[in-house]
Amino acid sequence: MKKTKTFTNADVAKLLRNVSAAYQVKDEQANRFKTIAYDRAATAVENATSEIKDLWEEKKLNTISGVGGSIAGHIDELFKTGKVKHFQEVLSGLPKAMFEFLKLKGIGPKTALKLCLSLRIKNSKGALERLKIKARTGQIGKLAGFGKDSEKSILNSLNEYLFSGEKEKRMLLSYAEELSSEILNYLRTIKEVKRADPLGSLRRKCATIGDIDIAVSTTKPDRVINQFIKFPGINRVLKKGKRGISALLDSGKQIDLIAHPPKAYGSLLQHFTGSKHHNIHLRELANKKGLSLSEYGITKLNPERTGNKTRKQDPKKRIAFETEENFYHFLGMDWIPPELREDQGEIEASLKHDLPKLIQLKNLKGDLHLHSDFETETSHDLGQDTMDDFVKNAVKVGYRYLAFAEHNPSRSRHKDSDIISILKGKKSLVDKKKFSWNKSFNIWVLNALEVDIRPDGELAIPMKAFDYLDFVIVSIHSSFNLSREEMTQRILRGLSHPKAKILAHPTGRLLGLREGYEADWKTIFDFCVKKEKAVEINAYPRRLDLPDVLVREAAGLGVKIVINSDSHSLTDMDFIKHGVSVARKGWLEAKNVINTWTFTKLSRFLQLDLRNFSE
DNA sequence: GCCGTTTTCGGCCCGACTGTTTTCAGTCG
Repeated sequence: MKKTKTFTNADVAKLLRNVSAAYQVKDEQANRFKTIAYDRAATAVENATSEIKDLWEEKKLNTISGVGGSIAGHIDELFKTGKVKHFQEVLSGLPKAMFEFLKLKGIGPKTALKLCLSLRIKNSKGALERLKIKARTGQIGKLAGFGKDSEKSILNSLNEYLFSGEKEKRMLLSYAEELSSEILNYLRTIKEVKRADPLGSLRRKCATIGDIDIAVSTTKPDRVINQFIKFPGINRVLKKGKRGISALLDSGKQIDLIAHPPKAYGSLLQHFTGSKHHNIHLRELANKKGLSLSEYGITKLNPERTGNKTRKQDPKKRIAFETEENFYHFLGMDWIPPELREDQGEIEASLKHDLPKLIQLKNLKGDLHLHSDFETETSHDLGQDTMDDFVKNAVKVGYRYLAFAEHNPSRSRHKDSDIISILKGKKSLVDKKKFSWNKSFNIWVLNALEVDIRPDGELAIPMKAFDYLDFVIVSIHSSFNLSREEMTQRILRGLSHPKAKILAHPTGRLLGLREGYEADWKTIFDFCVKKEKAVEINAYPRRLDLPDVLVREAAGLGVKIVINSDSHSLTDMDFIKHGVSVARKGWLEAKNVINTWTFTKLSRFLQLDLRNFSE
């Protein structure tokens, strides 16, 4: 019996990327397009919304755009036998160390191979350490095609990689937004700056951000760049050009600034907002119409071709775009909200004028997951502010309802009767105040609870306790390492109580700290539709859970979503905007989200006992 | 090797920067 090794999406992507690199160094001209194809397939697998193993089992590998018959066949072989004969042939004759060197910034396939051959480093084990010794002893600078500067930059990349490890340290969206708004505010004080906007993954509201990219509209780029250098917190300048600058902050975060003339600012925004795949798709489409796109605008291509070279462009014929809207309109498309620009069907939808009308922050009428300082004697975190303060803050941001959902009392320290008495106490407090809150502020306050789903699927409060709650939120806070099947059953059982109406932070992921657990989401989502359960987008910056790709899948099946802040203090309530970003990335409209509904409609969904809301 | 709003054949994004080069290759976003 052969041992069965499972391959994650990341494993398969890495393999495909190595094959791409191998093709590139073996015979670049002959393999030019295979290189691109394998690289694209790698990215597609990396970004796939499903586990590649599941797709393989369901014989649906070809649903990934970029994976065709040939590569699908190779992946099939990989899962069946643990290796791919064709890949081994392509990789044969190349030193394994080459693929280690590819992990370094600034080193591509050609450079990696050259280093291996001229330094006689073959094996992958210890390759990076050996490279470091060669760099430190000045042996790289002497090689043909390398100099002192490239030796230094290789050493820098090595130190960066060996120090920080494989995982790139990415910022949370909330942190990146705060940092960028400081920089944007600073830039806007500069006289020559007409506009300044975030770019890249930050503008697309990805859950985590690598570098902070910023666009500036100006006719005097040199002056803006020189002023920008004075921004407090800049540690050193990485590179500087006529139209842009990259700098490292004291915190180690990198800022890339690009200055552009106002008359072409729209094309700049479009180009650097990306994503890379959105842009490639868009430009291929434009090429077919005889147009060429760039950050400077749109150029008409000359119809005649010159050999296999690309068609010549005449820069004088370039049309500049002051706004992004005009850029997209010129291509016969609707403007695409940045959050959607991931090449996941938004281009096709835009051409058909069929983009979703995305939910906005102002559509929210309430927050259903708040932790007040009411002492539930929980083993989890207690909130830090009073119910009164939460209500006042909710009124201030325009909410019409909210729900207090503190953690359940700890099971180990309480008997069933203790738990019931604590919840009785909470109910009587809310009951005492909710009518006066409603009269004074026109807001309804719901008495809920966030209840642990225990490993066997049982909820962590006695049955009798449900009588003292309007509804409950269920979630997982322990035993994350169950099998996919066990986890699925656990969640389904947890959700099956009639008062369990919301599944909170469904995957349990903590960005940068912990992967989400595996579960059969399709089965869970189907259950939620059938039994009218809502799935939460938890807006806490380190969670942003459900992730956007699953949000889109859930809503596509008809699941209702709720966007909650999971606030433990008043200031946390502001996090809700990040939840809205996730919803928008998941293509949600307001109607998909239950806390955009009126209280009447919401109360039907939550199956509230309306006798509790009339005096 | 992949793909289809002119296509199942004939294409495959675009430009900047760096470092090593005297005119360009490699890498990146």
